Amino acid sequence: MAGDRPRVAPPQDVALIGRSTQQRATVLAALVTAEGFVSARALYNRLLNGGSPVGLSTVYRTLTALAAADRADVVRDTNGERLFRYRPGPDHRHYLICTECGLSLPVDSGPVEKWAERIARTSEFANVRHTVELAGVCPDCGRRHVRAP
Amino acid sequence: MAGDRPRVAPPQDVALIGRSTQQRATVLAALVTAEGFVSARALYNRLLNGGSPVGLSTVYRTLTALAAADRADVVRDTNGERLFRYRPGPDHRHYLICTECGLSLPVDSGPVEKWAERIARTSEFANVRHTVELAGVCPDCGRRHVRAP
DNA sequence: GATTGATATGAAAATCATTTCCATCTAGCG
DNA sequence: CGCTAGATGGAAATGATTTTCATATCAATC
Ligand SMILES: [Zn+2]
Ligand SMILES: [Zn+2]
Ligand SMILES: [Zn+2]
Ligand SMILES: [Zn+2]
Repeated sequence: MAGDRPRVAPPQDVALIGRSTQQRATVLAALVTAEGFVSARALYNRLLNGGSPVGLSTVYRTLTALAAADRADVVRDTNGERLFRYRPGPDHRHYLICTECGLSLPVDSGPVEKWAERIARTSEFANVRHTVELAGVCPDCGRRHVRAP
Repeated sequence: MAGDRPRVAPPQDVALIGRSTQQRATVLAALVTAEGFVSARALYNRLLNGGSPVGLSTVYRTLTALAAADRADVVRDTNGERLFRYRPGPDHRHYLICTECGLSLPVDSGPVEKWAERIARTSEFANVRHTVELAGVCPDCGRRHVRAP
Protein backbone atom coordinates (compact mmCIF):
# COMPACT_ATOMS: atom_id res chain seq x y z
CA MET A 1 0.00 0.00 0.00
CA ALA A 2 2.40 2.69 -1.01
CA GLY A 3 1.70 6.19 -2.04
CA ASP A 4 -1.34 6.23 -4.29
CA ARG A 5 -3.52 7.78 -1.68
CA PRO A 6 -4.64 11.25 -2.76
CA ARG A 7 -2.84 13.84 -0.73
CA VAL A 8 -5.05 16.32 0.99
CA ALA A 9 -3.79 19.70 2.00
CA PRO A 10 -3.45 19.40 5.76
CA PRO A 11 -4.73 22.53 7.46
CA GLN A 12 -2.29 23.61 10.15
CA ASP A 13 -4.80 22.41 12.69
CA VAL A 14 -3.64 18.85 12.34
CA ALA A 15 -0.56 19.62 14.35
CA LEU A 16 -2.71 20.69 17.28
CA ILE A 17 -3.71 17.20 18.14
CA GLY A 18 -0.37 15.42 18.26
CA ARG A 19 1.50 13.97 15.33
CA SER A 20 0.66 15.11 11.87
CA THR A 21 -0.46 12.01 10.05
CA GLN A 22 -2.01 11.37 6.70
CA GLN A 23 -5.20 10.04 8.24
CA ARG A 24 -5.73 12.99 10.50
CA ALA A 25 -5.27 15.39 7.63
CA THR A 26 -7.77 13.37 5.59
CA VAL A 27 -10.37 13.35 8.34
CA LEU A 28 -9.94 17.03 9.07
CA ALA A 29 -10.21 17.95 5.40
CA ALA A 30 -13.39 15.92 5.11
CA LEU A 31 -14.81 17.55 8.21
CA VAL A 32 -14.10 21.00 6.85
CA THR A 33 -15.61 20.11 3.49
CA ALA A 34 -18.75 18.79 5.13
CA GLU A 35 -19.78 22.34 6.06
CA GLY A 36 -22.20 21.15 8.69
CA PHE A 37 -22.64 18.51 11.32
CA VAL A 38 -21.62 14.97 10.47
CA SER A 39 -21.42 11.76 12.41
CA ALA A 40 -18.24 9.74 12.66
CA ARG A 41 -19.82 6.97 10.62
CA ALA A 42 -20.97 9.36 7.91
CA LEU A 43 -17.48 10.76 7.60
CA TYR A 44 -16.07 7.26 7.52
CA ASN A 45 -18.36 6.30 4.68
CA ARG A 46 -17.66 9.50 2.81
CA LEU A 47 -13.94 8.79 2.94
CA LEU A 48 -14.48 5.20 1.93
CA ASN A 49 -16.45 6.18 -1.14
CA GLY A 50 -13.98 8.94 -1.90
CA GLY A 51 -11.18 6.40 -2.11
CA SER A 52 -9.33 7.64 0.99
CA PRO A 53 -10.38 5.08 3.55
CA VAL A 54 -9.50 5.73 7.16
CA GLY A 55 -10.26 3.25 9.91
CA LEU A 56 -13.40 3.94 11.85
CA SER A 57 -11.55 4.01 15.16
CA THR A 58 -9.17 6.58 13.75
CA VAL A 59 -12.07 8.70 12.59
CA TYR A 60 -13.51 8.56 16.09
CA ARG A 61 -10.16 9.32 17.67
CA THR A 62 -9.52 12.26 15.40
CA LEU A 63 -12.93 13.81 15.83
CA THR A 64 -12.76 13.41 19.59
CA ALA A 65 -9.33 15.00 19.66
CA LEU A 66 -10.48 17.90 17.49
CA ALA A 67 -13.40 18.50 19.80
CA ALA A 68 -11.12 18.37 22.83
CA ALA A 69 -8.83 20.89 21.14
CA ASP A 70 -11.82 23.16 20.51
CA ARG A 71 -11.49 22.69 16.80
CA ALA A 72 -14.94 21.19 16.47
CA ASP A 73 -18.40 21.68 17.95
CA VAL A 74 -20.34 18.64 19.00
CA VAL A 75 -24.05 18.03 19.34
CA ARG A 76 -26.15 14.96 19.89
CA ASP A 77 -28.96 14.11 17.56
CA THR A 78 -32.22 12.73 18.88
CA ASN A 79 -30.86 9.19 18.85
CA GLY A 80 -27.92 10.18 21.00
CA GLU A 81 -25.47 9.96 18.13
CA ARG A 82 -22.69 12.52 18.22
CA LEU A 83 -22.39 14.96 15.36
CA PHE A 84 -19.30 17.06 14.70
CA ARG A 85 -18.87 20.34 12.92
CA TYR A 86 -15.61 22.09 12.12
CA ARG A 87 -15.16 25.36 13.93
CA PRO A 88 -13.06 28.01 12.20
CA GLY A 89 -12.79 30.53 15.02
CA PRO A 90 -11.69 30.21 18.61
CA ASP A 91 -15.06 30.83 20.26
CA HIS A 92 -17.65 28.19 20.62
CA ARG A 93 -20.96 28.66 18.91
CA HIS A 94 -24.50 27.48 19.15
CA TYR A 95 -26.61 26.34 16.25
CA LEU A 96 -30.10 26.07 14.92
CA ILE A 97 -30.24 22.65 13.34
CA CYS A 98 -32.79 21.13 11.00
CA THR A 99 -33.88 17.77 12.32
CA GLU A 100 -34.80 16.64 8.83
CA CYS A 101 -31.80 17.45 6.69
CA GLY A 102 -29.12 18.41 9.20
CA LEU A 103 -28.73 21.95 7.93
CA SER A 104 -27.10 23.96 10.69
CA LEU A 105 -26.89 27.71 11.17
CA PRO A 106 -24.85 29.45 13.84
CA VAL A 107 -27.12 31.73 15.88
CA ASP A 108 -26.41 34.91 17.77
CA SER A 109 -25.66 33.55 21.20
CA GLY A 110 -24.48 36.71 22.92
CA PRO A 111 -27.49 36.95 25.24
CA VAL A 112 -27.36 33.32 26.20
CA GLU A 113 -23.65 33.54 26.94
CA LYS A 114 -24.27 36.45 29.27
CA TRP A 115 -27.11 34.61 30.92
CA ALA A 116 -24.98 31.50 31.43
CA GLU A 117 -22.18 33.59 32.88
CA ARG A 118 -24.49 35.27 35.32
CA ILE A 119 -25.92 31.96 36.50
CA ALA A 120 -22.44 30.57 36.87
CA ARG A 121 -21.29 33.59 38.82
CA THR A 122 -24.24 33.75 41.21
CA SER A 123 -24.13 30.02 41.84
CA GLU A 124 -21.45 28.55 44.04
CA PHE A 125 -20.60 26.07 41.33
CA ALA A 126 -17.12 25.93 39.86
CA ASN A 127 -16.10 25.34 36.29
CA VAL A 128 -19.57 25.79 34.84
CA ARG A 129 -20.04 24.81 31.21
CA HIS A 130 -23.15 24.98 29.10
CA THR A 131 -24.90 23.20 26.30
CA VAL A 132 -27.36 25.10 24.15
CA GLU A 133 -29.01 23.74 21.04
CA LEU A 134 -31.92 24.84 18.92
CA ALA A 135 -33.55 22.36 16.58
CA GLY A 136 -36.46 22.62 14.20
CA VAL A 137 -37.53 22.13 10.62
CA CYS A 138 -35.91 24.33 8.01
CA PRO A 139 -37.98 26.12 5.35
CA ASP A 140 -37.08 23.66 2.60
CA CYS A 141 -37.94 20.62 4.66
CA GLY A 142 -41.10 22.28 5.94
CA ARG A 143 -42.25 23.02 2.38
CA ARG A 144 -41.51 19.46 1.43
CA HIS A 145 -43.86 18.22 4.13
CA VAL A 146 -46.96 20.24 3.34
CA ARG A 147 -49.85 17.78 3.27
CA ALA A 148 -47.49 14.89 2.59
CA PRO A 149 -47.02 11.88 4.88
CA MET B 1 -45.86 -13.63 43.18
CA ALA B 2 -48.98 -12.42 44.84
CA GLY B 3 -49.59 -9.41 46.92
CA ASP B 4 -46.62 -8.85 49.23
CA ARG B 5 -45.28 -6.06 47.14
CA PRO B 6 -45.30 -2.80 49.07
CA ARG B 7 -48.00 -0.57 47.75
CA VAL B 8 -46.85 2.84 46.76
CA ALA B 9 -49.21 5.75 46.65
CA PRO B 10 -49.65 6.27 42.90
CA PRO B 11 -49.65 9.97 42.10
CA GLN B 12 -52.49 10.71 39.77
CA ASP B 13 -49.88 11.12 37.07
CA VAL B 14 -49.79 7.41 36.42
CA ALA B 15 -53.06 7.61 34.62
CA LEU B 16 -51.59 10.06 32.16
CA ILE B 17 -49.56 7.46 30.39
CA GLY B 18 -52.13 4.78 29.71
CA ARG B 19 -53.18 2.02 32.06
CA SER B 20 -52.54 2.43 35.72
CA THR B 21 -50.35 -0.49 36.63
CA GLN B 22 -48.48 -1.43 39.75
CA GLN B 23 -45.14 -1.13 37.99
CA ARG B 24 -45.76 2.32 36.63
CA ALA B 25 -46.80 3.55 40.04
CA THR B 26 -43.67 2.03 41.53
CA VAL B 27 -41.38 3.62 38.97
CA LEU B 28 -43.04 6.99 39.25
CA ALA B 29 -42.86 6.93 43.04
CA ALA B 30 -39.17 6.08 42.87
CA LEU B 31 -38.56 8.87 40.39
CA VAL B 32 -40.32 11.39 42.62
CA THR B 33 -38.39 10.20 45.65
CA ALA B 34 -35.10 10.49 43.82
CA GLU B 35 -35.38 14.28 43.91
CA GLY B 36 -32.86 14.75 41.15
CA PHE B 37 -31.73 13.20 37.91
CA VAL B 38 -31.47 9.43 37.73
CA SER B 39 -30.71 6.99 34.99
CA ALA B 40 -33.05 4.17 34.09
CA ARG B 41 -30.53 1.66 35.35
CA ALA B 42 -30.07 3.45 38.66
CA LEU B 43 -33.79 3.47 39.21
CA TYR B 44 -33.96 -0.18 38.26
CA ASN B 45 -31.30 -1.05 40.84
CA ARG B 46 -32.92 1.08 43.48
CA LEU B 47 -36.19 -0.76 43.03
CA LEU B 48 -34.43 -4.09 43.01
CA ASN B 49 -32.70 -3.38 46.31
CA GLY B 50 -35.88 -1.91 47.72
CA GLY B 51 -37.68 -5.18 47.11
CA SER B 52 -40.00 -3.86 44.43
CA PRO B 53 -38.34 -5.14 41.29
CA VAL B 54 -39.61 -3.87 37.96
CA GLY B 55 -38.27 -5.11 34.66
CA LEU B 56 -35.63 -2.91 33.10
CA SER B 57 -37.60 -2.61 29.89
CA THR B 58 -40.60 -1.46 31.87
CA VAL B 59 -38.51 1.13 33.68
CA TYR B 60 -37.33 2.44 30.31
CA ARG B 61 -40.82 2.43 28.89
CA THR B 62 -42.26 4.24 31.86
CA LEU B 63 -39.58 6.91 31.97
CA THR B 64 -39.83 7.49 28.26
CA ALA B 65 -43.60 7.80 28.50
CA LEU B 66 -43.34 10.22 31.42
CA ALA B 67 -40.95 12.36 29.45
CA ALA B 68 -43.23 12.29 26.44
CA ALA B 69 -46.13 13.35 28.68
CA ASP B 70 -44.02 16.25 30.00
CA ARG B 71 -43.95 14.71 33.44
CA ALA B 72 -40.17 14.44 33.44
CA ASP B 73 -37.17 16.42 32.27
CA VAL B 74 -34.39 14.61 30.48
CA VAL B 75 -30.73 15.39 30.12
CA ARG B 76 -27.77 13.47 28.82
CA ASP B 77 -24.71 13.01 30.94
CA THR B 78 -21.25 13.18 29.44
CA ASN B 79 -21.37 9.51 28.47
CA GLY B 80 -24.57 9.99 26.55
CA GLU B 81 -26.66 8.23 29.16
CA ARG B 82 -30.13 9.66 29.66
CA LEU B 83 -31.03 10.99 33.06
CA PHE B 84 -34.60 11.69 34.15
CA ARG B 85 -36.00 14.02 36.75
CA TYR B 86 -39.58 14.29 37.88
CA ARG B 87 -41.20 17.58 37.02
CA PRO B 88 -43.97 18.81 39.30
CA GLY B 89 -45.20 21.74 37.23
CA PRO B 90 -46.35 22.03 33.64
CA ASP B 91 -43.47 24.16 32.33
CA HIS B 92 -40.17 22.72 31.34
CA ARG B 93 -37.10 23.81 33.26
CA HIS B 94 -33.39 24.00 32.87
CA TYR B 95 -30.87 22.91 35.46
CA LEU B 96 -27.43 23.49 36.82
CA ILE B 97 -26.09 20.03 37.43
CA CYS B 98 -23.07 18.87 39.40
CA THR B 99 -20.97 16.58 37.27
CA GLU B 100 -19.55 14.92 40.37
CA CYS B 101 -22.55 14.06 42.51
CA GLY B 102 -25.50 14.71 40.23
CA LEU B 103 -27.01 17.45 42.39
CA SER B 104 -29.34 19.46 40.19
CA LEU B 105 -30.82 22.90 40.72
CA PRO B 106 -33.46 24.50 38.53
CA VAL B 107 -32.19 27.85 37.28
CA ASP B 108 -34.02 30.99 36.27
CA SER B 109 -34.44 30.42 32.58
CA GLY B 110 -36.70 33.32 31.69
CA PRO B 111 -34.06 35.17 29.67
CA VAL B 112 -33.01 32.11 27.77
CA GLU B 113 -36.61 31.25 26.94
CA LYS B 114 -37.11 34.70 25.49
CA TRP B 115 -33.89 34.43 23.56
CA ALA B 116 -34.87 31.05 22.14
CA GLU B 117 -38.27 32.38 21.16
CA ARG B 118 -36.77 35.32 19.37
CA ILE B 119 -34.38 33.12 17.43
CA ALA B 120 -37.21 30.79 16.52
CA ARG B 121 -39.38 33.68 15.40
CA THR B 122 -36.78 35.43 13.30
CA SER B 123 -35.65 32.21 11.68
CA GLU B 124 -37.77 30.58 9.04
CA PHE B 125 -37.62 27.31 10.95
CA ALA B 126 -40.77 25.63 12.16
CA ASN B 127 -41.37 23.81 15.39
CA VAL B 128 -38.19 24.98 17.05
CA ARG B 129 -37.25 23.29 20.32
CA HIS B 130 -34.30 23.93 22.55
CA THR B 131 -31.92 22.16 24.87
CA VAL B 132 -30.13 24.14 27.55
CA GLU B 133 -27.99 22.64 30.27
CA LEU B 134 -25.51 24.05 32.72
CA ALA B 135 -23.03 21.74 34.38
CA GLY B 136 -20.25 22.32 36.88
CA VAL B 137 -18.93 21.26 40.24
CA CYS B 138 -21.06 22.01 43.27
CA PRO B 139 -19.60 23.61 46.41
CA ASP B 140 -19.47 20.36 48.35
CA CYS B 141 -17.73 18.45 45.60
CA GLY B 142 -15.39 21.38 44.97
CA ARG B 143 -14.41 21.46 48.61
CA ARG B 144 -13.84 17.75 48.56
CA HIS B 145 -11.32 18.18 45.75
CA VAL B 146 -9.09 20.86 47.19
CA ARG B 147 -5.53 19.68 46.84
CA ALA B 148 -6.64 16.08 46.54
CA PRO B 149 -5.95 13.85 43.51
C1' DG C 1 19.66 7.66 4.54
C1' DA C 2 19.54 4.44 8.38
C1' DT C 3 18.23 3.71 13.41
C1' DT C 4 14.92 3.92 16.77
C1' DG C 5 11.50 4.88 20.39
C1' DA C 6 7.29 7.10 20.96
C1' DT C 7 2.84 7.33 18.63
C1' DA C 8 -0.71 6.26 15.61
C1' DT C 9 -3.43 2.96 12.99
C1' DG C 10 -7.11 -0.45 12.12
C1' DA C 11 -9.62 -4.82 12.32
C1' DA C 12 -11.86 -7.26 15.48
C1' DA C 13 -13.68 -7.87 19.98
C1' DA C 14 -15.65 -5.72 23.94
C1' DT C 15 -18.86 -2.32 26.19
C1' DC C 16 -22.93 -0.44 27.26
C1' DA C 17 -27.29 2.05 26.88
C1' DT C 18 -31.44 1.30 24.76
C1' DT C 19 -34.84 -1.26 21.94
C1' DT C 20 -37.26 -5.09 20.23
C1' DC C 21 -39.33 -9.77 20.54
C1' DC C 22 -42.63 -12.54 22.15
C1' DA C 23 -44.81 -15.60 25.34
C1' DT C 24 -47.36 -14.59 29.30
C1' DC C 25 -50.04 -11.65 32.39
C1' DT C 26 -53.67 -8.17 33.90
C1' DA C 27 -56.34 -3.84 34.16
C1' DG C 28 -60.66 -2.35 33.03
C1' DC C 29 -65.03 -3.15 31.34
C1' DG C 30 -69.49 -5.23 30.44
C1' DC D 1 -67.09 -13.93 35.91
C1' DG D 2 -64.96 -13.79 31.37
C1' DC D 3 -62.61 -10.96 27.42
C1' DT D 4 -59.23 -8.43 25.12
C1' DA D 5 -56.30 -4.49 24.22
C1' DG D 6 -52.60 -3.12 26.51
C1' DA D 7 -48.64 -4.11 29.69
C1' DT D 8 -44.79 -6.87 31.45
C1' DG D 9 -40.09 -8.90 31.58
C1' DG D 10 -36.21 -11.72 30.30
C1' DA D 11 -33.59 -12.65 26.56
C1' DA D 12 -31.79 -11.40 22.25
C1' DA D 13 -30.89 -7.68 19.00
C1' DT D 14 -29.19 -3.16 17.87
C1' DG D 15 -26.01 0.39 17.33
C1' DA D 16 -22.75 3.79 18.74
C1' DT D 17 -18.45 4.17 20.84
C1' DT D 18 -14.25 2.23 23.06
C1' DT D 19 -10.63 -0.99 23.82
C1' DT D 20 -7.18 -4.27 22.44
C1' DC D 21 -3.06 -5.36 20.43
C1' DA D 22 -0.14 -6.54 16.57
C1' DT D 23 1.68 -3.75 13.01
C1' DA D 24 2.98 0.55 10.68
C1' DT D 25 4.81 5.22 10.60
C1' DC D 26 6.24 9.75 12.35
C1' DA D 27 10.15 12.61 13.51
C1' DA D 28 14.18 13.24 15.98
C1' DT D 29 18.97 11.63 15.99
C1' DC D 30 23.13 9.59 14.29
ZN1 LIG E 1 -34.00 20.80 6.50
ZN1 LIG F 1 -22.15 29.23 24.62
ZN1 LIG G 1 -21.59 17.78 43.67
ZN1 LIG H 1 -36.45 26.23 27.93
